[in-house]
Amino acid sequence: MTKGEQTRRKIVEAAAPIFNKQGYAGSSLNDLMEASGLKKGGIYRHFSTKEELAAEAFDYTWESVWNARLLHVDEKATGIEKLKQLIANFVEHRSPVAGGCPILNTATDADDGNALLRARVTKALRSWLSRLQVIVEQAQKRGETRSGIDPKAVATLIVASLEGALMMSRLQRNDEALRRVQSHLNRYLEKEVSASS
Amino acid sequence: MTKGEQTRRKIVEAAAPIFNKQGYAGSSLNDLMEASGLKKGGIYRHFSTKEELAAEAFDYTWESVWNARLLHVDEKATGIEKLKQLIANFVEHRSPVAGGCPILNTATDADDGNALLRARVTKALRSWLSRLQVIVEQAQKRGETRSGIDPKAVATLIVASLEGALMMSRLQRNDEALRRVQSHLNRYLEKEVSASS
DNA sequence: CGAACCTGAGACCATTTGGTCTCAACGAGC
DNA sequence: GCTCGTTGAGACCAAATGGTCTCAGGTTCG
Repeated sequence: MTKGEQTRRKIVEAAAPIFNKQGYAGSSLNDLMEASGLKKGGIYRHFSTKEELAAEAFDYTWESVWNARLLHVDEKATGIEKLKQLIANFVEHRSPVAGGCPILNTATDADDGNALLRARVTKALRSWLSRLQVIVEQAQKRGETRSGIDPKAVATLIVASLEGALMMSRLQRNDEALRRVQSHLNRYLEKEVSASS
Repeated sequence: MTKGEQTRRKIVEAAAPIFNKQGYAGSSLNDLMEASGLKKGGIYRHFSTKEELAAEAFDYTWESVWNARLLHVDEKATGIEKLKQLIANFVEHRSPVAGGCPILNTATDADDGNALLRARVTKALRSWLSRLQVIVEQAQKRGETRSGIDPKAVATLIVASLEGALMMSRLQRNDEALRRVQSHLNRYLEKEVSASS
């Protein structure tokens, strides 16, 4: 990796938590300069606009979060257990990059403007949803689920309630909401989705 | 109402959708001037800082949204029906003020800074939660619910999944997520909360 | 009706914003 | 080790930022 590539990476890593915490408009070039230790000229050698850097920082944050959420998931045998692990990861390993879930943050930040950023979040949300959906579908094929289950609905439900709970927990500065939603989702998966009583 | 009070109100009404859509940092005095039809001097006669105006705009937005969510709720006889009506209102009468739910928006906007705004959202979230909780408690007293129901858990669950679904629906620009969550919540209320089978 | 007060435009301010360009020093490949 | 391309600081820029102050015209009251 050439020195330029290294620097570029360091800028993205430094910028990621700034954008994730403060949003696009709330993050100034000055904040970015301070965090990365570079001056404006240095940053602008690697990125042509603030927006481009923000987009790349989002991708970086999302990748980190994504990896954290997938920890130990493949080790689980059944689909239900995989889902429970994903939920537990969401609740416990909340922020490999400071500021909370980048989907939640960037979606509310960019849903009324900033097409570039919006496109990235949309894609990230799709992959998050589809991962869950595939797990349910595979469980279905293996006969682990009761009949009449809609994989997309299960995925939507999990993502919506986790994201909402995260918003509440971050605002209230405690994990009550996340905890309550986690145990509700676990019960739901066992009682309504799983085939075994 | 004196003329000054009228103007003040008009500024708040004009500022509300701006802040709700663009966030605090993303809304410039210029945007606010354009929306209200006043010049800077005019605005600053009524508010001493942008932050003060944002706080008041949040209160205004929250009040509008709150009223829209409560429509027809008191007409319902049972707690379960009241909750279903609240959910339906959330899904259908989404935005009396453009930009979506002010709790979602302002929480993600202010959770890592801006104490004044954060305090207002926290309060709003508390009242939203407690309203739901009280409905469940009253239903409990009237024997409408099955035993072992935790009113706070039910309230948290409803708020979390609705807010999360709203984020998704706004991002995806369709109401699929909201719809799915609505029907799941309705089934949950009937099957797990309501005493009648 | 008139005095006193209230209102809001407009000019002004320092600071910060995102972004450009030059050039000295540095790194990498031969 | 020398060359040539890469790198990043620093000075620079126009525009926009949040905020102040004055003063002419309007409003509200006795």
